[in-house]
Amino acid sequence: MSGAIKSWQSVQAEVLRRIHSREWKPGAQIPNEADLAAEFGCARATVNRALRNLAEAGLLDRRRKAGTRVALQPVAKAVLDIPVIRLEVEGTGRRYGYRLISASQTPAPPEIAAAMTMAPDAPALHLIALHLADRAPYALEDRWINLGVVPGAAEAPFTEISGNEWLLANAPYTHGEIAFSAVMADPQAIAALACPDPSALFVLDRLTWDQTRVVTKVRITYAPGHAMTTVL
Amino acid sequence: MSGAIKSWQSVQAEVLRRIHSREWKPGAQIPNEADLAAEFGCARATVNRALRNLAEAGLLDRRRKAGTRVALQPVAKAVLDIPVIRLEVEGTGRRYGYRLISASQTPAPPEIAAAMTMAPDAPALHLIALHLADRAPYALEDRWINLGVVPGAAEAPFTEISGNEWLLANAPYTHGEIAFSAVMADPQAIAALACPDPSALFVLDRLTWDQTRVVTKVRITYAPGHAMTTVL
DNA sequence: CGCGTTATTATGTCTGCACATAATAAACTG
DNA sequence: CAGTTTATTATGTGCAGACATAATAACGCG
Repeated sequence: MSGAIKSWQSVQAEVLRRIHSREWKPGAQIPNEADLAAEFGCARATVNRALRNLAEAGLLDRRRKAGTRVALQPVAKAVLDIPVIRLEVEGTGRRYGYRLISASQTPAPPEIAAAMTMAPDAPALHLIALHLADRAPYALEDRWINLGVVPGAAEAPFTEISGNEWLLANAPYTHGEIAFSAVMADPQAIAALACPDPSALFVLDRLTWDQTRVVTKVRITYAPGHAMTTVL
Repeated sequence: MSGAIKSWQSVQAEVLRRIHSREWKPGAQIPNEADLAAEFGCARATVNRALRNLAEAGLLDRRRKAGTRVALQPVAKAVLDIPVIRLEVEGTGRRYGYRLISASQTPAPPEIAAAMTMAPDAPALHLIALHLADRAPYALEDRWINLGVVPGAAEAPFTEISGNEWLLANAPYTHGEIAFSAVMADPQAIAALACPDPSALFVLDRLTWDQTRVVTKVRITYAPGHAMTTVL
């Protein structure tokens, strides 16, 4: 015999093999945890760990009493890591640069205030900054910070550090929303990113909450050609 | 006392509370599992499950011997569910439509064959189809299928069913790559999606593998205004 | 026969214990 | 004192057993 199946990773690998080889077909019910544990010669908890992991990945459907079956339409779950832009740039071996374009403390215009669910005249900080990779424009950041939630931001050194990094270190948050889309480059983006006039740009919009209040709203507009990739 | 902390969910909730309240600051080391288990009055395995979960979510950094600390820059992990387009449309309450524009069995052009790591003269099936939502163009699908891997695709009824759904049911795969980006609409997209001439479109490129061979390569070009969203 | 009640079953989780493993700190040695 | 070896420590994992929970199947009764 080659190797016993005792670790949860090896159980997972064997189950995956049976799914990929269609030994267990989509929609089919697989043996229960106790039987698999007996077959593999390991504890039920070990099988449970493996199957739970695969269920979280969307490859199995599990229900109490009903048992475990191979997912019919494995919903592809693309897990995108969205790091701080500085790390994103440095991760590709390029040198990171940052330049604050403007910072102004004004009440947010109505549509921004509405999106951030704050009073129209509430104090807010508007930052526009450029991120560089090897001195070339990498992404344009347009950020609104809710000063009612993060008053300290008014005195933060945004000429030196990006809004994202300062907020991460200084403002707690509980959850957020992210949206990706494509837009035509507007004049400001064309100027800042030095891109040809009709350009399609990849943008990321993010809204960050602390409990029930919006901390910050940001739009990152990437230079032409940017792509977000992931494996699944 | 109100409630003991015995379930891994409640341990996780309490740890989350301490992180959000900054009782445990970013970068700070937190007590080890044994101590937390003693404090909460539960088993170490329970604490382990909670902390492991939070580490997977990117909120904690854990290293053997070094201990557990609150993540300094929690890498936001955006989990995007990429369903079958039909389900994506029907999920928004609209009626789904599908129209095959062209299907041709030809050797893939060099750049496509290279991307799919197949011989330049290997048989391939090229599908172009349009997905509709309430009769309006929703997304344009441009797909290459490797007939060496999925010979049955040559006879599949792609006038009725989309490549994605047929392949899901009939072709096994082990993993894939996904990339999102923004492109200027080309003449074909402008015609098919009925969009204004200079348009920025959101595109999804996907390469699907079975073990070491590429099953299919597809580009989905979404109609203007499309966004992918997620919470984190 | 229809319907509410009661087993039965598979997964979900907790416990206490043991040992494995990785990473660091301490001890040692030439 | 640099470099290597040896403890020490916190997390990672496995096991056996127990009970909890949800969902289904079987049963019983009017």
